[in-house]
Amino acid sequence: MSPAASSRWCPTPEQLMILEEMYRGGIKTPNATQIQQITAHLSCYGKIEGKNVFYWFQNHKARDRQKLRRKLAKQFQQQQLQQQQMLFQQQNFHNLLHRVESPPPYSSPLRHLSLSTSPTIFPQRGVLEDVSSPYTWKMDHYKERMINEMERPTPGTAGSSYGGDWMMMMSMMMDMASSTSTPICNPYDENDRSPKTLQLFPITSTGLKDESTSSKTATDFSSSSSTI
Amino acid sequence: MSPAASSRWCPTPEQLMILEEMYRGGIKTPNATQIQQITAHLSCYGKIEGKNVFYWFQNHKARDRQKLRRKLAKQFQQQQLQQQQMLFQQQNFHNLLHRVESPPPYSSPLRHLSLSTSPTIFPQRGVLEDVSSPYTWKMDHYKERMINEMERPTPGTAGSSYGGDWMMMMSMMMDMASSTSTPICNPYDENDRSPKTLQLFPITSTGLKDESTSSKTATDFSSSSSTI
DNA sequence: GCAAATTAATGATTTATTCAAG
DNA sequence: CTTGAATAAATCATTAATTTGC
Repeated sequence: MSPAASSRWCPTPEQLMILEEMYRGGIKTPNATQIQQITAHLSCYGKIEGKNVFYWFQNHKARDRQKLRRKLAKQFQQQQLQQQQMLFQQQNFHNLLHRVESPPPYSSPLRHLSLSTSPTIFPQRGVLEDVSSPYTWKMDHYKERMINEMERPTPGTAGSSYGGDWMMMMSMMMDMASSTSTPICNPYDENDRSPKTLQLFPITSTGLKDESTSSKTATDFSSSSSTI
Repeated sequence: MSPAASSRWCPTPEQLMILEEMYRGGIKTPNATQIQQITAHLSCYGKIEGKNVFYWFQNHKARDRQKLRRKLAKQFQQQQLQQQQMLFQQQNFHNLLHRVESPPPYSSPLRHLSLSTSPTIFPQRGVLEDVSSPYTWKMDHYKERMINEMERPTPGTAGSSYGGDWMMMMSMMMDMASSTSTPICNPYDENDRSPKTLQLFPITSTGLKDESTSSKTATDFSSSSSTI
């Protein structure tokens, strides 16, 4: 078997160190020129080609993201569990207090919870990873208009609290108008329109029917359209 | 120029990851409670409101359905094609058996598809063992990218230094670009990728490589040309 | 200790997605 | 709406670590 040339590149420790250094230093997706230079430099420490450098950065970045994603997912699951537990407790407490047989549809035991956790300012954007792609999407104009027009005819109803029903209405609306929209992010797009829609969503209140059981994919808007 | 005040929500990568994680995890149409919880949690990673979460799930579900539809359609077409193919084969076989002189009334409408022209399939992956060109690796994204970036030199660092194997790669790219892959069965083929396609015409001869070393449990009928 | 067997890491390819130009 | 460029995600395949039975 001869030199048994290995079929794939195996980075030397020096090469690895340098690559990681560069990655930590901010180089996540080197362009052709950078790849050339890096390759040239690393070739001092062992056999290497441009494609190796290219692949290395690709893989490293991807696996970084993967790790981060897993961590966040786990974290989130935990938090969700905690919240549900709290919710459950709270609900029991409430029922005990009022001896309610059937819980009122619009009570919002969660309100203080979500409010207390919400006002965090955008943190650690740069810390976790360099963000290569800021995805945005834009709400379909048609849908938006529909939403706005939905609000107008019913001034008295949606007035205050409980988003319990706006979501249902929205769902139905969306389902009917299931057409998709063109993505296209334009940051300088209409400012004028948003305020109107904003009114529609009173975030301060949460509608919630106590059901709150875990995920179900189906049409759960069967029940209380109750609204108002 | 205040950077802020974009009229739309722009999800941070963390938010996006978590949302997708949850979607994959089964949450397709979160109810009000879930939306509130999700919103609360995601607000740790950036500005966000309930409506954003709501819209996100709506859009994501819609586009998922869309995608699924397309895929199914394609799949169906493929299946139908295969059935026709089989039918054709059967018919040929029948004709052969009975030594029918008269040409079949219809010639396969599929003959242009190279499905019927695949007596041998070229793996084009793996060892490749080519003696001719020093380093071969398929025209891939790396090369494409290199080519692109060569044409419009990247700003900043001048591409002054280092030729090294760069020249070699370039020449190789040129070679591959000029004289495309040898087989040339069908210019539109491009996805003959042998291992995945189920073989209507069993290749019989390939599929065995010495590969004695290091066997994984994987079903390895890929790789390695081995000439027939 | 030490190979064969398993498992984990990671290099290399392929496939799917996203954005935007035509 | 279609298409191309860019690239992220998923997958394949090989090498290194490690476990395991002797």
